[in-house]
Amino acid sequence: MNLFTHFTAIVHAALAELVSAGTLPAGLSFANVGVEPPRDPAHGDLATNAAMVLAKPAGTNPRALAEALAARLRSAPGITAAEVAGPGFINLRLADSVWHDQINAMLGAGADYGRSTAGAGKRINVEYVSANPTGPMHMGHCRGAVVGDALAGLLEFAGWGVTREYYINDAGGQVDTLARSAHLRYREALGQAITIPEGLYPGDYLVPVGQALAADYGDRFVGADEAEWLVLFRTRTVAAMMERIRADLALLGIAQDVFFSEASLGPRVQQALEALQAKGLIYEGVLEKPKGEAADDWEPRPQTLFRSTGFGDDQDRAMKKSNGSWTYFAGDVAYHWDKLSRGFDALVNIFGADHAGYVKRMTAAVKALSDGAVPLDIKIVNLVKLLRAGEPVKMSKRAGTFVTLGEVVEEVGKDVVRFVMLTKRPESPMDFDFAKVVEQSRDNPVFYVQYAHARIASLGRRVAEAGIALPPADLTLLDGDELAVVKLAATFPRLIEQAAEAREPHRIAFWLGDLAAAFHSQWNAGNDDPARRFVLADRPELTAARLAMARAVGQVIRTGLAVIGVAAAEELH
RNA sequence: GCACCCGUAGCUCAGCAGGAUAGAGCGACGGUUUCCUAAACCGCAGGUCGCAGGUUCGAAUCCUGCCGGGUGCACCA
Repeated sequence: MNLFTHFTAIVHAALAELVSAGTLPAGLSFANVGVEPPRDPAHGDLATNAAMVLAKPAGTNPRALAEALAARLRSAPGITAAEVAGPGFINLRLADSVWHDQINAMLGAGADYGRSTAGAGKRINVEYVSANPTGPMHMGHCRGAVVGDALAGLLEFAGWGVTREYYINDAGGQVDTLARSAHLRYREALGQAITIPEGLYPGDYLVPVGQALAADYGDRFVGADEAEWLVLFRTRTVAAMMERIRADLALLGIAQDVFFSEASLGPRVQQALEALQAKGLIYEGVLEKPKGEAADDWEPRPQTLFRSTGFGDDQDRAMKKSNGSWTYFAGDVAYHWDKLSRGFDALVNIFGADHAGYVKRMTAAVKALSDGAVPLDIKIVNLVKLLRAGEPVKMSKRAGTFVTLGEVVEEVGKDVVRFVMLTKRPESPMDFDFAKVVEQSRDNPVFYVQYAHARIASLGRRVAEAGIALPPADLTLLDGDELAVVKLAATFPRLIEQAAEAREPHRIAFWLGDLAAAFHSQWNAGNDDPARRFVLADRPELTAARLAMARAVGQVIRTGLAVIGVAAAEELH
């Protein structure tokens, strides 16, 4: 139980007493009664909205109810003051001992401080990246990869059972194109001169694939009919691409649990269709002509359709093409049907902005298949614009000259990439400037947080070098400014639960910046007044207390970084 | 034409299941280094939260309608 749930329980108990005493009528719901830190710390340590929420249903006025509740709360353990303010807030001040206990909790729980059971062990599937296996990952995939992985880590920390998953689009025309492209490189490896026609993948990442195929099969497929080699080449090339993608993901510290092959769906596509059919959601029909452009060659054709409009979609969606073959969507429905069959309590997909139009039909499908029992939450991650000192980095996909994820990670480092990708709400477009993200200054949030942690780490070394023998920490020696940093750090468990609930890992990055700022501020107070420094050779008791505080804050920073998959630096260079 | 995302300080962005005077960085201006990392800190200035209604004790936040910017719109994956 964390600080906030603890005091929420105390408020609820006090309300129950008021009910017993007849001050409040029975049968009120306390569900919306919460405890949170007030925006302005001058108001106190915690505030509750109880009186404002309950006044109306209780048929009383907020101030009167607040006074009655505050009177009860004043005698609760850990509360030193309860004042009614504004429209009916009750501001609570907590005893210093509460914060001393928090320091001990941070140090005692270590990397588990803030870990929550909010997820209650429920199982959640987070699908992210799912880049087509037709080439190496580029920066467009990177943001989704980081956001998805950080979200998975966050949910895990919040008590969910998380499966990290990747959907491999290894069926359909594009992987045939890939196989043909590899066949060209195969011929090239055998000494033939090739030209790469429009429509095939020109990237030289297929060169080694062609060489491997040449080494394994010699020239037996050079002049052979496509039917003889297509499947083989496709399998080999997709495998090679996936190997590279996994290696790139590994550079980012990402290792997904399940790699689900579209080609392996097999009969499940038909089964998923039948599942929808059994619910009366499949029919043969003709879609309306699309209103946008690029529909010149449109003509009405009867198709097998899914009635997704019954679940919030704009139009019904084709499960089969007019020639009777499956659509990509049908495969995706089957894939999600498979996810449901694996017993997940919730699903999350991370989509790129170009798939935003796909959200409604997918949520509709999951709603239909699970009868609304399993929520599918689709997060849209917007584009990343690569810059170098303010100038856009030139990229041409056709020429195969895009910047790969591997190159970026190699240049600036895994931790920088991960943190920076979380310094903006995912649905907004982002600029990623190579020069700025490695800059060591205040406007680089990665550096700023790392710097705070490194400063804290330096304290231990400093004490050892000075040969100060530290007594056990007497935390009552800490002053109000020092406890203010602790108070902020103590909101970490609440942050975790709220960020997990909202599925928003970026909140952790922002919060860490705030915590780092609070710590830097405290640290620099020692510049104005040497007595406020952390390490004072002639005051071992005070040093011990301040060191305990700093270590506790350092632990929380480390844990917060770990949740989003970033390593904390012991020192900076 | 429809759908989704965005619109908050000069710039880049936060804003926590609606809550008390809307926050931070950069930039501008003014300070702080015989001192634990000044790679930092402090102060000051700057906002009709796109516009107009609605719900509410209370709206940047929820709803509706506009305006502006972006993206996507059969049987491609």
